[in-house]
Amino acid sequence: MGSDTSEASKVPRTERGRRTQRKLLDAAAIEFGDRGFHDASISSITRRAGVALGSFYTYFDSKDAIFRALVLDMSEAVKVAARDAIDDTMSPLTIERAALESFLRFAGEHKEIYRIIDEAEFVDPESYRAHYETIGERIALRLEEGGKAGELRANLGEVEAWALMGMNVFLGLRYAIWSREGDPAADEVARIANSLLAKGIRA
Amino acid sequence: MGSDTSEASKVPRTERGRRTQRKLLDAAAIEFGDRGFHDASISSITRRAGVALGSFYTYFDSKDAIFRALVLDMSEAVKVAARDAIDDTMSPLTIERAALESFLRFAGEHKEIYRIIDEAEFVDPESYRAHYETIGERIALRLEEGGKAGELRANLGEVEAWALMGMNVFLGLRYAIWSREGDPAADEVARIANSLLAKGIRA
Amino acid sequence: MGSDTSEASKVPRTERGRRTQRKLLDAAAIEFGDRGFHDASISSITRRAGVALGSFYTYFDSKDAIFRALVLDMSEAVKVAARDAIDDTMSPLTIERAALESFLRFAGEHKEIYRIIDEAEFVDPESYRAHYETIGERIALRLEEGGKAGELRANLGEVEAWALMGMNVFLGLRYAIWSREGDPAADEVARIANSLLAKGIRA
Amino acid sequence: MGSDTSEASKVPRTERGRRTQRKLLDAAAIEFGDRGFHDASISSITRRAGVALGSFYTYFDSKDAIFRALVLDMSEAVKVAARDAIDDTMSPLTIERAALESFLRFAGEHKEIYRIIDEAEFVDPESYRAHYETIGERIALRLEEGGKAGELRANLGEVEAWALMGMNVFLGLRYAIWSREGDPAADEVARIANSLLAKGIRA
DNA sequence: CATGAATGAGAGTTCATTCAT
DNA sequence: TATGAATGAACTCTCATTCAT
Repeated sequence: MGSDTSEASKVPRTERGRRTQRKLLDAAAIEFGDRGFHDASISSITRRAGVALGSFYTYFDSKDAIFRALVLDMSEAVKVAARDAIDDTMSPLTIERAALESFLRFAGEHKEIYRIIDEAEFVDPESYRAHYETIGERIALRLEEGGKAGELRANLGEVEAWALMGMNVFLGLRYAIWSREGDPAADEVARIANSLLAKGIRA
Repeated sequence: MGSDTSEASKVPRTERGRRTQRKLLDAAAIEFGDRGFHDASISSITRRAGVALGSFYTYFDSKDAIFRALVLDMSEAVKVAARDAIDDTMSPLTIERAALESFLRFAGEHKEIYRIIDEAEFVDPESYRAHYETIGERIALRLEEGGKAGELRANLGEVEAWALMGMNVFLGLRYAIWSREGDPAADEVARIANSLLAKGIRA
Repeated sequence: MGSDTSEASKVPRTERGRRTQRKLLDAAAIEFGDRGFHDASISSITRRAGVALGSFYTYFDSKDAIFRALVLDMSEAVKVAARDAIDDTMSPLTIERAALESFLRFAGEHKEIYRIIDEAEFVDPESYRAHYETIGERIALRLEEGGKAGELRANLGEVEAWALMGMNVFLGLRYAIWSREGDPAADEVARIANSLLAKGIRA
Repeated sequence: MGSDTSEASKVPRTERGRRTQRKLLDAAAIEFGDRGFHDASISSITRRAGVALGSFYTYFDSKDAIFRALVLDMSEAVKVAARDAIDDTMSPLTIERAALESFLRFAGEHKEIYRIIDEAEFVDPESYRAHYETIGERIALRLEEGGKAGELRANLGEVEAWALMGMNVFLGLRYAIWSREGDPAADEVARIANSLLAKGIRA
């Protein structure tokens, strides 16, 4: 999925080792997604990965470490998906719409990610906070640029960035994770949200 | 704090029993807030409450049960705080501002609540989902009424409600839970968010 | 059921007390029969009896004590049933047949008794052993008398008595407790066993 | 002792594992024999076996599971001992005598087995019933064959089989488990019982 | 690098018994 | 005599981590 997990994991020296580490990471994504961090067990991860229990510690220092590696891996994947959906010629509002739509699609296809990143709040508060602060800053930057370009209001700042991020996250929760029969599709949700964002709700 | 915890707990038959149950609930709020659900322990809760370990099971069937009772208790408390901040003479937008401001103050004063309700996602997904769906519906209702009254756009629905809820939750996260030196105060955050809500971000 | 439980239980001073004690004993018979000694709980017994938990200790010193009282109570009941089935004019072999038949009927109607007396082996080995030794002696006595009367062989002793008791107990197990569709009735089983007893199995 | 415990236990993958599992089984036989199922504790079993508490769960799923494994193991052992005592050239009555004598000796040497199998009635009623039904069927078969061979009465069936089994079990209880100073030896008990079996007690 | 057995601290939970009312 | 809350020792079971092979 993502690529750089070096901070939280040990670096394999052989190709075979690299494959084993990847198998563990993939198995962990499923296990954590299915059962949550605390109910997940190392032995179940290694079972899913088809490797011996002891091998786990060849590649990760602890249960926390593989979780952290996974959060990094997935944060990266979300970021990449968002980047791919956006291009420089779009207007600021269009960018926000495209970003939300891509996020909704991504979350719908990888529901376990949502769960994992969200649980990070309790497992590894540092990385959880870092995750949202990074995103918040990126949004704030986009809003500022939009202001400079004259297409958005000029005084937008951190408050608006967090508000926008919260909107997106909760729309993901409602329409991607808890989706129901008859819900509007991702593009429709994104369109409505974008309209709220553009002109507010006042009559 | 709140009052009705009957579904998740056993009903004491004497006044003394009622006091003991209350002590356990209060101790649990602190324990869960401090260490999170999984790191919290029953024995630590009873120690904080000053009762014997076994007494816990006189009032709650399990660790899950007291957590559930607590979520109910606190959901109720948040609801009451919001209700008290609002009155019928307010305009729809003013209501939203007041609600957000009251939420920010409440969350700032009871940070542990945020943590507990949020962790419910992993401990008791049912009640977590129920919590947000209930709030989402209430907001949708307010938006609809505002539309009928002619002060808000007429076609607002569930998408806008969830977007608004997400805004509020994340502003609470950033400015009540993760507040920093130099941050704008609750009323200022509420004012800015309300402005975004009213007229959007377009120039 | 039986009557004298004085050795294992406290003596109530009032009529009301006597009724409460009886309720506890009856409830205990059901509880022990249903769940066995170790899975039975005092609180379940008091619940069945409709009295408060604490009242239990007004009438019995411990869980063991009520069990012992119950074994006495039931031993007595079995003895009485056997005595009623027999009369002095019967021949020794007829007596054995009548005793077995009455035991099979009794056990079929009070399956829980079998379970309770049998579990006594593990709960209160003393009384278990005493139970069977008493019965063994009584049988030995009957065999001896039959020998003196010239109707049975003259040299019958303890070995034959225990053999006969084992026969009876296992026929009770098989045809009263584990009875199946199509099994011979109590009188038929008693008839066959009596024939074995009378003339053996040799051709 | 016996050999096949596969249904109730996990299969070790190494020789070392096999040894540890055996140590646990042996320790459990002593512990259950000494204190009975409910008073036995896993920690005491592992202490006796000289392994860590947690290792228990590498080989058995629960306290019930090791008990079940043990009952299988011992049922098997009793069966083997009986088989070894018998040979095809014996007459039907001689076979019964030899079987009883071998059982008395076996029970005298492994008193804990009697206790364990008997307690199975309460711990694992299924296997208890299966144990006696299997033996009952085997005896019924032998009686039938003896009838065909013309040495026993022709109409012997299940009732006689259970009667015979009960005789043997109770003689084991009295003369192997509860043996006393001055009791007749195993061969003498078997001789007397065989005589009762052969020709009954009628004068 | 891989394997799987071994470890043991620590958790939740039960329940016989006591005690204050 | 009756009540039910309070007690705490004791239990089974889990699982992250270590280690010998």
